Amino acid sequence: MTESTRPMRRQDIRRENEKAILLAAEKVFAEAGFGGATMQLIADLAGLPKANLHYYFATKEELYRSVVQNIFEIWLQAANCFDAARGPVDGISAYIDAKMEISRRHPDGSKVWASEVMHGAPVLQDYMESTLREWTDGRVEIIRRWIEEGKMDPVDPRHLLYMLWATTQHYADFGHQIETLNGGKSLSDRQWREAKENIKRVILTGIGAQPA
Amino acid sequence: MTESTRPMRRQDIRRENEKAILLAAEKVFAEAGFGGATMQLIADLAGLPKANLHYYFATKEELYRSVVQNIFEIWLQAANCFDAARGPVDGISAYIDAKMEISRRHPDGSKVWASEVMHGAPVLQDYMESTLREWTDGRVEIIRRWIEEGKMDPVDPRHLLYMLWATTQHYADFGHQIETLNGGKSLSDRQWREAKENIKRVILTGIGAQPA
DNA sequence: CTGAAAGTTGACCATACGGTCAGGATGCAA
DNA sequence: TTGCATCCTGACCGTATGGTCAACTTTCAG
Repeated sequence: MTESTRPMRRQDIRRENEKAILLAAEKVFAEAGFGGATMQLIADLAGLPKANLHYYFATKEELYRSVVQNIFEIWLQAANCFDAARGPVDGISAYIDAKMEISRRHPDGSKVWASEVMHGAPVLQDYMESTLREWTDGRVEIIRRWIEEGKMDPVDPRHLLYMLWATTQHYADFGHQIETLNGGKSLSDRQWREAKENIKRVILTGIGAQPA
Repeated sequence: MTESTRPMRRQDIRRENEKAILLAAEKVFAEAGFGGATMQLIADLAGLPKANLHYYFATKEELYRSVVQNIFEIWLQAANCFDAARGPVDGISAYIDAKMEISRRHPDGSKVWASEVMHGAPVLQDYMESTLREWTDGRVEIIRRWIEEGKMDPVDPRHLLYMLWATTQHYADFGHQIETLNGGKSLSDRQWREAKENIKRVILTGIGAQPA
């Protein structure tokens, strides 16, 4: 993996190895789940001996925790789109774009996150009860304001958020199914664009934020 | 589990035990994933010795396969709502109702299915390429006809189906997250009704099948 | 240059898990 | 009642896996 012949600085070594391990781990956890993933597989994929993994991450749980926390960060960053916006059309459009981009570029991360939640969030329960809840409450408030200002129909903000999460993440989590139904081929640039446009159109029209 | 003192007929014994095992397995697979599930746990939950499990299901894979096939059956049954309908409002409403009912009553099944797809459908690949594809193509054709007949806007049928799957299944697969954001309480009857109504409203309005 | 700190790794260990099996218990047809 | 097929299960086995460790190499501050 890191095959430069010349010597590396300590700092770089650490950063590069951790990065390689986290990347490999994300993939393996996504493909096999926590229980099905093995440290050996992750090590092989990262191009390191297994013992070296345990030097950087003492236990499988610790490694998994790091992976999931990373994903949660990305997840939250996409959220900022929401705040800057002036109305639902801008805000929700931008959010859908951001989330779809994540689904396309980080499908493994999305899967690990889905898996974590499906199994009852054993690692991230505290984050969900604090950070996620705060973020959600904030967005609910924004949507409520949009409704009050007559910028969209009175749709339940929470269920709207769930709908946004569901539709966008579906393209990562169920990517294999979509691919199969697409003749075994992954979606093309055009199809991804169509997907985004469809989602935006249906939802923005559906909440009365734009005319049919 | 099956604690009647009086003797059982052979047929009944087999049926009851298989049922208990499949139920327990569905739960454990949903909670722990295939890799994280253990035959011992399933056996305990079913109230049987582990060796007895292997009498009915030779291997873990075989048991898993049975569970997933069962789920796929239920999945397909909900599909029939679609066919009887005269137009998108009836058809999609009924389908959303059916899928939401599954999400509420069989969340474990939904999770196992999600897990199976996320991991690349190692068991159900052939089903997806045959049965699921045929079903989908059929529904795409129905939706296309509705569009031709002017009963809804020209929305891409496939992406519409994905949206329906995503939004409804989300309430099962991400039930834990929804519950957490609901103050740690599972959704009430009323909240489930609201969820359904919101989804129907946004989608049916969004595709131009009903006025805003 | 030197020594301590950081990084590397093959060999090893304990355990948990999927699966087997032999022998006993039970239902049932004749 | 008898004999057979089905059902049941404790004890056992081989393997895979997470994790440890001690010896080794490399980096780098002073």
